[in-house]
Parts: sequence; C-alpha cells; structure tokens
Amino acid sequence: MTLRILSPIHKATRQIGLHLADKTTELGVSTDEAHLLSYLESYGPAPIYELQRVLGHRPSTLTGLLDRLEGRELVLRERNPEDGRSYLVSLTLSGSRLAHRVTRLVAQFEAAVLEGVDERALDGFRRVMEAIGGVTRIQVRPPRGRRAPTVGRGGVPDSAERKVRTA
Amino acid sequence: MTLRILSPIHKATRQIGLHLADKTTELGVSTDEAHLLSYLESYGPAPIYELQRVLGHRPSTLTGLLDRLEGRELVLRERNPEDGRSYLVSLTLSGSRLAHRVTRLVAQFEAAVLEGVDERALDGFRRVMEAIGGVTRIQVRPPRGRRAPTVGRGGVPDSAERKVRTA
DNA sequence: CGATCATATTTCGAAATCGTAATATCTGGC
DNA sequence: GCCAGATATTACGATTTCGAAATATGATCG
Repeated sequence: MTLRILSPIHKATRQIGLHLADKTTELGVSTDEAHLLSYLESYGPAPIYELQRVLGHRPSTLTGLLDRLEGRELVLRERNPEDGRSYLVSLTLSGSRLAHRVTRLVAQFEAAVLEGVDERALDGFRRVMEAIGGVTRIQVRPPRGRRAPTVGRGGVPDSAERKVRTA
Repeated sequence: MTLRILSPIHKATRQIGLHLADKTTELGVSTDEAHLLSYLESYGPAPIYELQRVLGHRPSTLTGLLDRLEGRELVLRERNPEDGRSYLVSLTLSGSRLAHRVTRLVAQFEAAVLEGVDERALDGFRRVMEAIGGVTRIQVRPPRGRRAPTVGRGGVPDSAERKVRTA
C-alpha cells in the first residue's frame, strides 16, 4: 500500500531530521535543543509552557531539556513577574551566539529547498498541510448521532505562532 | 522567522503523530509498532535491516522494538535462508489481524486528507517533498576542493520503496 | 583457501522521554 | 477572604532510545 501523503511526509521528516542533526551536532546540540534556542532567539524570553507546545514534548521532558541547557549556561530560568506559576526562559549571551548560528543553519536549509520549487508547488504544499490540520482537528462521526466536537480545542501550534504575551 | 516549509511540516508531522497515536493506542500499540506491523502486512516477511530503514531508528532500537512485539507474539524472527547474517521478521496470526486493523486506520486517515485536496495541490506537495530529498541528499561543497560526494549513498527509503527481494 | 573488509544483528550501560503524582500559584464564584 | 478548579512546573520511577563495542556471517581478492 503506497500512501501518497503519509509516506512522503514521513520520509521527508526523517531526511530533514538527519540532515539538521548532522549540522547541529557540529554545533554541539541536539535538534531539539537547536530548535529551542532558535525559537528563543526570535521570541524569547518565553514561558516554559510555550516552549513545550512549540517542541511538542511532554512537560516533564522539557524540564530535563532545560536543565541540561541551563547546566551549560545557554539559557536561564527566571520567575515570571506576571504569573507566579511560571518561569521565563531566556538566552544567555553564549546561548544567543549559538542560537544565531543555529538560525542561520536552518534558514540556509529552508532557502535551499525553496530554490527547488516554484510558487505554485509551494501553494499546493501549503494546501496539503492545511488539509492535514483539518483532518487531525476534526473528529468525524461518533458512531451514531450526538456530539459535534472538538473543533476549537488544543491544536498543535506552529513554531512561529504566538500569542502576544503582553501588554 | 517564519519558515514556509520547515515550520508547516514540523507542525503537520506532529499533528499526524498525535492523531494516529490516539487511534493506535486503542489498538494497544505505539505508532512505531503500528507502522512496523502495517509494513509487514504489505511487504513481510522482511529482514530487520529493512525495517530499520523504514522506521528510521538505530539498529539497537529495532532490537528492542522487535523483542517486545515478539514477546507479545505479534511477530516472529526466523533465520534468513538466503543470508545467514540476517533474520526475517514475519507476522503471526494475531499480528496479522492487528496489522490489518492498523492498515485500515492509516488508509482512512490518508483518504480523509486526500478528500481535502485536488490533484494540483497534491502535485505541488510532491514536488516540495522531492526538493527536500534533493537538498538533504546532496552535500554541497566541502570547504575547499576535493571530494564529490555522496549522491548515490544511503538515502532514506520510503515506507513503500522496496527492493525486489526475490526471484 | 585465508585474510580482510563489509553487512546484520545483539548486548550493555548511559541518556532521553514519558506518565503520574506532587507542589505551587492563579482565578472565579460566593 | 476562602474554596474549588484550572494552570505551570517539577520530582521520580519506569520504559524507550541510543551509541559503542562485540559477535557472526558474507563477499572479495590475492
């Protein structure tokens, strides 16, 4: 059975993972660590729950990840003045430098891919991604009858999505 | 920085993972286990190294995965008569039944997504996936000079790709 | 044939991830 | 202000994954 969407996307994801891991390893971080640093460069300081949603790990996994990064003095945790339950994670100076290199790496990769596709292909790609979002979000039929479900609930956020935390 | 390819694909992959995990959990298996069973249904019996490439794990990870599945009598290992170094993994009867249910699940998901996109979008999607393959495959310049590299070597196989093992 | 190199798999200890159960703070009635 | 429920994070033990080294067979070449 050849799946026209699932198989290619699984394959591509793995290719991307291997490729980037290769590069980030040279910088001394895993891909998750790299992703986190890069995210913080654009959007930090950010509360942990936000990072958790961005990376898609369990909260307890994030604790470990952050402990390690903090141990290496790449990030640091501070209490969130606006919410005593949470901590804000920010980059240290060396974390910033590293984040910058990671970001450049990722941008290069993205650019290389974009170079190989035209705007129309990109648009088709986007539509397929949206269709996946639609299907995963919408629960189709509970066996019989009731319950219209779950449409607005906990979606998976894009790395770039972000609530304005503020003001 | 919003990445037009990396971010959506990361997000979609996570959505797919969560969605399918939800479903396969009901069947009592992880997504990797499900993937493996489903693959075996179509292409088994298969040697371990092939499964390893399909799932994209380290060999030692596969050993553990297979140990667990074998312990539950869903698959079994037999020596490969054509190659004394390898083992062939095949489905047991109950493994087959489970694999069948998994396959149906995945096919339904695929169908639901396909319903939301036209052929043109699908084509664009395909071209982007290919572009990713191209970029990850081709090692661009070692700092100076030598070594033209790596083009034909170990690519990441599609779940559906398969050498004819045969004859 | 025998040496050497490549391939297939497992073993084993270390590290990452997870699920669940604390702990602490916030929020909205009352 | 106080209680109940929601949110944010961590602690901790269990499971999974990993990397490196070990084992065993196959392939090549002299």
